[in-house]
Amino acid sequence: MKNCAHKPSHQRQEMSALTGRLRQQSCKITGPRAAILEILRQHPHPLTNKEIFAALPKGGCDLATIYRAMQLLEQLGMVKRFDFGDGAARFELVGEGDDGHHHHLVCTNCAEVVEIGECFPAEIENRIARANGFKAVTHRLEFFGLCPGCQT
Amino acid sequence: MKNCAHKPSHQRQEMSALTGRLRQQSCKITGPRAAILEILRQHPHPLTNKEIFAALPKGGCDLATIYRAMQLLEQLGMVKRFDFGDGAARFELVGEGDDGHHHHLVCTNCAEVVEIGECFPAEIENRIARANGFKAVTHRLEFFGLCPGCQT
DNA sequence: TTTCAATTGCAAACCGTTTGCAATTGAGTG
DNA sequence: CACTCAATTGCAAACGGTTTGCAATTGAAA
Repeated sequence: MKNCAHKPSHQRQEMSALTGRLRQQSCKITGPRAAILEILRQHPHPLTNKEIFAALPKGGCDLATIYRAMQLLEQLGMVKRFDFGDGAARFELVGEGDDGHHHHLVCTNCAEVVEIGECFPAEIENRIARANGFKAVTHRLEFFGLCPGCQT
Repeated sequence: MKNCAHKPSHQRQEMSALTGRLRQQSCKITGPRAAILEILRQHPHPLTNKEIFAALPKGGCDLATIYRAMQLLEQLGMVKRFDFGDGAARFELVGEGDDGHHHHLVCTNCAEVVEIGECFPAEIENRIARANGFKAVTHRLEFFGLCPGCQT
């Protein structure tokens, strides 16, 4: 099922591959963009814009630039947006060809994030789509709980 | 599975039952609160605070009052908060004893909302929790697609 | 090196949500 | 039924994440 294919983001992509994908879309490889990609490359878990901002080497770039970069990268499919329900968008680098669809298990106490391999069963999703006459149905699914370290 | 029990919110609760639950918690039945509950009672689908505000009879109440009321109702378990990823919280009345856990299928074009009976399989959730040592695991799940009327 | 569209920084604007505070009000009490 | 006081409200200001207008800067193609 295409929805469920997902090679873990841990397998870092080459920087050249990333800039190559940008160049293909006739987008400039600017200092800020390279720095942002580098940070995403180094982090296996979704990051907020502010976290990226904080991780930027000294003399980084404006926060607005990060917002604009993430919008661009999302449109190009190079980054996937996640929503943990705390009001801040999070982004994770997506492998070429991959659609980045996957889920997380988040500790409600310390915010630790675990990447989850399981996905919502496609047959059930299809049944739901069919039963309601909807097309192009996807889903957003995240798990929340207490991580081992946060259970009193 | 407790997670999956859900009597459709369509079965309207009596106003007296609602005010009773408030009174039990020594909360005042004020004009704004009664009006808000009445609106929730009449709507089978999750509403944003602004939508509630707009639906209020003339001379309604302040938007801030609605935000405060929804916080209160959520704490008392009388209302369930949903997040469709558009940055605005939505609320649905919850039956007494019910935890309100359920999901929706939302049209990405016209925002039509269908309540979904299916839930994420409990056994899979349990396996995920166990595999990662997490406790008290729940999930947030919503479906998105094109409703029959919005498919070109 | 020149050139020009793409990109950035900055500041202001936006939007949903929260909050401080003084004025109002619901619901027990006498 | 009037009284009292904590609970609640309205209002305006503050907030946090995100977007945007604009003039200055910068990649990359020629």
